[in-house]
Amino acid sequence: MLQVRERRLQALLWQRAREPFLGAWSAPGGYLDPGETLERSIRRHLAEKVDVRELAHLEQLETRSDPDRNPLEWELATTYLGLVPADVDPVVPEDTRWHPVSRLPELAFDHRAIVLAGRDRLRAKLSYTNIGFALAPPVFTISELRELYVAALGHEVSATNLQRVLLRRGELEPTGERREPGRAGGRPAACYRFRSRRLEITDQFAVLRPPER
Amino acid sequence: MLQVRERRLQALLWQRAREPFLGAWSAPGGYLDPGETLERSIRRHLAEKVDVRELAHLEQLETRSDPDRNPLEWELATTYLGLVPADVDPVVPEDTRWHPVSRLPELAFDHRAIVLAGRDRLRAKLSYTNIGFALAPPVFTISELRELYVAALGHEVSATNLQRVLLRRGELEPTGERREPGRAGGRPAACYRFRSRRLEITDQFAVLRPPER
DNA sequence: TAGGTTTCCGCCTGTGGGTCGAAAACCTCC
DNA sequence: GGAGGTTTTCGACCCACAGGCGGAAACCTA
Repeated sequence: MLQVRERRLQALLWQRAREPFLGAWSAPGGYLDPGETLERSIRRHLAEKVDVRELAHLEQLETRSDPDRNPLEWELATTYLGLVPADVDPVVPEDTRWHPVSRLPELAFDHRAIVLAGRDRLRAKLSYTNIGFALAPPVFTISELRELYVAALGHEVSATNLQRVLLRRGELEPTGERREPGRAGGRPAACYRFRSRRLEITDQFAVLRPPER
Repeated sequence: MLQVRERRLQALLWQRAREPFLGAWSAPGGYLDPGETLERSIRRHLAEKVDVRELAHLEQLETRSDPDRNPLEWELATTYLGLVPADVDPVVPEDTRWHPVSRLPELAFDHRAIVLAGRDRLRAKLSYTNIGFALAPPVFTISELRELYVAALGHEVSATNLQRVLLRRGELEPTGERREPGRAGGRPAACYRFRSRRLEITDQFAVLRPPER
């Protein structure tokens, strides 16, 4: 479960209350109930930590089956990537906290690899899908969106290019509103929103694309 | 398990010998043994059908958990995409046969969706990885490679662009050999091979890429 | 040698992202 | 009410690269 907080990409972690890895930080999750869907299960376990209605996007990553991943017993884990928009601040229990992905503590099991895999999936999809909607509030300025992209991608992003690329793709549409300038003044920024808040793929990336017509 | 055969992308299917879906075509697979890795399990089950040394690539797709996917009992399935180069013709048992993905028979369970998901993953990765190596024989001409891409992608591909794109990316290297022209004559074609036979990702597709330094 | 076939290669073009700088629109302070 | 500072926006230019085309190259048969 990832969110951009304080200009950094952060992961929601909680401290284990049982062996193995008692006291170690770990990603939220839990066991599957009989007859239950994987997505339903992950939502159920997340609901113990946060209000799942604040989850803007949830997608399956991969199923990990290394027999050594749990030192006590053989178990499989199907991992998911969840994204929370930057404008909400979910209430979380005492044992749960956000950690910058760039500075993770020691994590239980293979959870470090899992969190990093989630970050990488997010970074890749920012390039060829509209997944930014899951990081962004409903309405935002280009500068604000740029900050989110910088935090998630880990490198600078040109506001000019970001605006042009997302507009050309049709991902963004202006709301017509303007944002009041801050203390220092400056031109008031135009507000935008994502046209769709469901995952859509930009097909433009098909190199060797079919001949026109 | 997919292969380009007779200029078409085909899937290896076998006829079920048990209920449910007795007699229906289905993708190869089977149950996981305790303590076993998923990849090891899929290789073990594939080995019952073909020589797994002929498998050039194997990657996990997704884990499906819809409780209705099996009418008899609740079970999960982790699906894989396997690719066989076009130059081998594995010996297969009596109940097993290749079927064009574009004309699949009725399939057991959700196997139709699984096969199509594999095809889609392959198509996507042909654009931004060197996954073509898993479809192609060790040495080939550009025309031969073009046929494989056409079969897998389902649309025309320009040989000029294919050659230029793959050479520029460094995926391909010339072997120096030439292919004897056929009956009708024609200029002898240069032979190429993939520089690497392991999956590598072309990073060029990172839109909003980091600024050049 | 003429005509056919297949492959190869260079040229041109269009698209779209990277970069830069100037204009626009606001502020505060003198 | 200017001057100067700040932030956003927009246009202009560049360049890399894929798509498309046509001709040259290299082979065949008749």
